[in-house]
Amino acid sequence: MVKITDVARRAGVSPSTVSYALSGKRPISEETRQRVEAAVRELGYRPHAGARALAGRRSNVLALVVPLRTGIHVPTVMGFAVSVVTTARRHDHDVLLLTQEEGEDGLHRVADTALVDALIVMDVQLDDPRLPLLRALELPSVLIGFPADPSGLTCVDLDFRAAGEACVEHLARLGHRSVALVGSPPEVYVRQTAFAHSVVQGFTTAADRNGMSSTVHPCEPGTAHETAERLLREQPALTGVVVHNEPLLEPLLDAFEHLGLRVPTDLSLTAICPDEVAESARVPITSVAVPSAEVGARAVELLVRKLDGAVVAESTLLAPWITERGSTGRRTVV
Amino acid sequence: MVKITDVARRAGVSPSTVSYALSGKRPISEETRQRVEAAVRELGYRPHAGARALAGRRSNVLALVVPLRTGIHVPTVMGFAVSVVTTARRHDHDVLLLTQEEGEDGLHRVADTALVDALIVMDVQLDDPRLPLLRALELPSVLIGFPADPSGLTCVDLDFRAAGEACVEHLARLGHRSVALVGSPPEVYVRQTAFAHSVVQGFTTAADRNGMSSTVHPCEPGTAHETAERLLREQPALTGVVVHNEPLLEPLLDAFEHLGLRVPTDLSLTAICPDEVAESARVPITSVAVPSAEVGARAVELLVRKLDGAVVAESTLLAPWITERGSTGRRTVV
DNA sequence: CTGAAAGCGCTAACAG
DNA sequence: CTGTTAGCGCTTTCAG
Repeated sequence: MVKITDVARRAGVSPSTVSYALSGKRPISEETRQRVEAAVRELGYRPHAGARALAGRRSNVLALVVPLRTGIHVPTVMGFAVSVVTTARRHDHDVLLLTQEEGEDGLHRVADTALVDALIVMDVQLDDPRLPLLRALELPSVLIGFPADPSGLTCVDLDFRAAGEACVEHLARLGHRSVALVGSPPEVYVRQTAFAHSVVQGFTTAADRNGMSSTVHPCEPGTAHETAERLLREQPALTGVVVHNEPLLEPLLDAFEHLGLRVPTDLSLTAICPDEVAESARVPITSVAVPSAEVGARAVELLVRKLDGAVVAESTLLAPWITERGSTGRRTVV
Repeated sequence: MVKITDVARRAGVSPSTVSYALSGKRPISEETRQRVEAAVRELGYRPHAGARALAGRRSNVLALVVPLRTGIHVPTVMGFAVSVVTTARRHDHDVLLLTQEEGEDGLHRVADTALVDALIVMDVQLDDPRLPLLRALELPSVLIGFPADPSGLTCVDLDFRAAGEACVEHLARLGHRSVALVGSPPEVYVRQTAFAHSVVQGFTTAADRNGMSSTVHPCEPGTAHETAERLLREQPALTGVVVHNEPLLEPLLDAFEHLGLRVPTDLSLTAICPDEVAESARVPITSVAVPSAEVGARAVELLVRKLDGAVVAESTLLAPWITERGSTGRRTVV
């Protein structure tokens, strides 16, 4: 293994000069830097991560806690994770993967052992049991999603409330008067997942504001047909549907058409989902994007700034962006 | 921060005794161990990861390289990753997440900096550019999937060749004489992904052996309808289909029924996919399971044994297991 | 069975 | 602008 003293000897300088030349933490003459860099290159020097963490009190590793629960859309989680890793690398950090399952102990462990410098926590619940710990820990952290009380924390997410509203407003502008929300599976609401609640709130608020009749339906996967039937039975005047449930999107489209309703002629469909999902549906879906890549990047950037000692906003809500595709149209009065 | 000297003082022993009491690397009197353990508990001591890595020349971290390419089934990758993390934790290791994108440089970096002790590499191609590096590196590694030449490496995976055969044999036993394979998207074959090739081989071999007529069709996502039509056009006697393409499974089922073919009455459908996918389809699918959880666990266990200095098998092929569900039946001679 | 002491490789005062 | 030096917290000889 080539170490810093090897580089120092080769460049004809002291180890600290090598260290400083590489970190840039103090001015180095152009000529010396050249020599150091050449030595580094020639020897293929890479600082030992453990030694660096010990002496520098920084591991340059972030922990990412991913959810394992049912009812969450796996590709979205994965897209998020990839964006976190990619962005972290751009800031010279690596990412340690933790599962939700490890719970608070896991957070404690990686924090106390100084394995990581900071934490990113996904799938936050309104009353998340990890919040006290996150507030108490000396490590900076960023949450993806908003708990009921975000004070003293740093949270980032799509503004799901506004996303729910945006879908309804879009339908309202098209003349629809009766709308339904097909939501995440019931367990997601039961465990108080923050974003699911926000969507319902936004949806309901906007519907009320526009004097529309509205209903909300948490839905299990695989229940597209029953759901479609139930919606039409309970709400015969229904012409607008907002889907916040990725796996159900296509099946629902099929189910409605099976029941004789054409999209968008008879029924307008909007979704809150990743763009790829909306684009690749049989009928491209007008949707508010769930921008996992951007959320992931933001989370890392906030964390890096906190590590640099900066004070960052407690909450970062990304404004929803609706893209019109083929699934929504003017209400045709029959 | 509480350190080993604090624990030592509290327990009235030397630091080295604390270290040994915790690692079990040399005999400690029952009484001393008790005192050390009590002190550890009372002070909430956790060894500093960096210091431990530096002195012990082991970081207790494994790197997991996940694929980002198109054409791979994201939930499968995620299931695999989760299983790796879970198993690694059971062996007192953590997992660092790397993306394929980082390529060989990434592997070099985490290896040279001693950030990780070992590597797990997914999505191996027949002629994977990372193989020379993996063979040369002093770090142990395990590949998920088999390259063309696995010598000098440790590889684990479902025996996809046997899986392809198992599907065909199952159809053969049911009297089918004309079968088709709906495979992964073309790009997966183009970049020589090992498992995709193995399935084709097994499929073809078994079909030939049984004197069946057979065709192979790499398929893009979203092309279920065209694919179904093409299959029937090119192979009018077709009664058995093997699907090795998760996202296309349900749509294909729909497409065939749209074309007037009932499953399994007119057409038998088998798949190679995770059990959850096969179970949750509208018609539960007879399938060979892609056991990502087991593959992940095996990979970690092999790696841990290699880290312990054991010599392990170069290849671990998990035998396919076919589960009969509702999608296959006897060929009905018309 | 236990302790003392020498590092592991790097960073960051401190001193010039 | 650069070098010397004292640790960072732990593991592991070497001694007893």
